[in-house]
Amino acid sequence: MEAPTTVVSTRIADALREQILSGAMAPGERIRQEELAEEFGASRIPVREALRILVTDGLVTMVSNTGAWVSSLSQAECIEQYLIRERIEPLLLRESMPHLTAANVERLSELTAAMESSTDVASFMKLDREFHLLAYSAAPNGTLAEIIHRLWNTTQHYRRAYSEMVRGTSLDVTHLEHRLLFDAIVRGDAEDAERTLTGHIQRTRRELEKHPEVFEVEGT
Amino acid sequence: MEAPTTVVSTRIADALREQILSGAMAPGERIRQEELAEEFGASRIPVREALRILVTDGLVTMVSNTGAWVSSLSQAECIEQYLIRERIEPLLLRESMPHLTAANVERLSELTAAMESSTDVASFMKLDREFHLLAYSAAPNGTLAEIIHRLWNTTQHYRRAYSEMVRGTSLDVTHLEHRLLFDAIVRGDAEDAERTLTGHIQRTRRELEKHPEVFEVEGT
DNA sequence: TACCTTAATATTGGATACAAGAGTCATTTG
DNA sequence: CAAATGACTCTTGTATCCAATATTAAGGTA
Repeated sequence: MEAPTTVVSTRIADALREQILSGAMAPGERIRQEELAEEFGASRIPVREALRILVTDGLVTMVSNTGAWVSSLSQAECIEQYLIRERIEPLLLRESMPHLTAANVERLSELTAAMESSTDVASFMKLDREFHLLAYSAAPNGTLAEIIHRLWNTTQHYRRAYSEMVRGTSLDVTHLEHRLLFDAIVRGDAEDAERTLTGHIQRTRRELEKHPEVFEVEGT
Repeated sequence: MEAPTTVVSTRIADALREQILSGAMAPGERIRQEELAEEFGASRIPVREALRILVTDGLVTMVSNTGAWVSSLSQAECIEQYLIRERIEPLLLRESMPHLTAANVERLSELTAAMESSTDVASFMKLDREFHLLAYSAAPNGTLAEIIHRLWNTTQHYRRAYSEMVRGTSLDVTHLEHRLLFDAIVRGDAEDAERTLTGHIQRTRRELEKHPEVFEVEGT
């Protein structure tokens, strides 16, 4: 689906990004350049460039002369990022709504249904992510979209950890919020959509605040 | 004053950042790796790393197999960034205020005075930037601070272009807003500070909206 | 034993050299 | 004359090699 970039560093960055987002690489994990180089059959140069790309994405942290790690967040940092999202994500949604196509809305509808019947954490997360990002995708706001994508990326691991922790618990409230959000989008009611989304992010943040265990284990 | 990093790529990035922020390099300007390498007496490797660092800062745009340019914004993009700032900068200020030291406040006071008596654009911009960023600097919010610093950086050139365009025009309103902001900070009135800052950014945005000329000339 | 010093090792940073892709411009062809 | 083709040039991308820094382990000293 994606253009098979001829540029090795980009390919490595894409692969690594996927590994981090999927959970195959955990926050705090050390990344050794030579290991990666060997894994991808390349030299360390494109690996280093790939790492820099992922720094831009907020997924990797580099320290001079020391090394690179998969970025990790403390509970406070993660909460902080949710607070930021509360303030700006509704703005992006508002800007996106008028430009959503019928096909977009149809897909959003499918996604809400699919989320409700999804059973495992991995697929729920995939659907949830697609639902939200698709809802924002029609916005002409490039910078805002980038910032929000970054925030989704950096917090992804902790969303997953939380989801796995409360697995089995009912997601009724979440599903309801998604329904309400979807309805507001269909009606083109920006006010309501903004308010609902703010509440949705807020509630999720409060859930995370109740579960410091999610953030244990890892260093910086 | 700064630790004289032994890492060349960082030094190059710092120097380039300074050049871009000071206006010595204009948005849209092409950056050739070899030129820079020669200029800094280094090879292209650290230059490339420096460019990636500046991509993270939002100051440089790179395209595979094509090259790098000093990032430039259209009027719409710049306005967009101001809208983002309106939503999140007050948040950072609120988080910072309780942690500001007496020395910080003293410095803020000096800066408001200095701004009022500054004559040239360059020094006003320096003071204005220090005033704002210092006011936010005590916040424990790393991510938010980073985002806002990026936004200040990417919009800096256009602030300067605007300032130079309206040079001679009275800055009374701006100075008043700074005074009001400073007062709110001294009183520890977060509500008022947030409101005042929001208004300040908003008003600046509207000024930019009135002056599309500021954004002419450059491509992408 | 605890702590500091010092040497060995592992890992990152950078220079040189080469390969590959994109862009340019003259030439050819309809 | 316009458009397409091709070679040439410029610039970026990568591999290999070497240098510098950080980390670890070992040994010695209080």
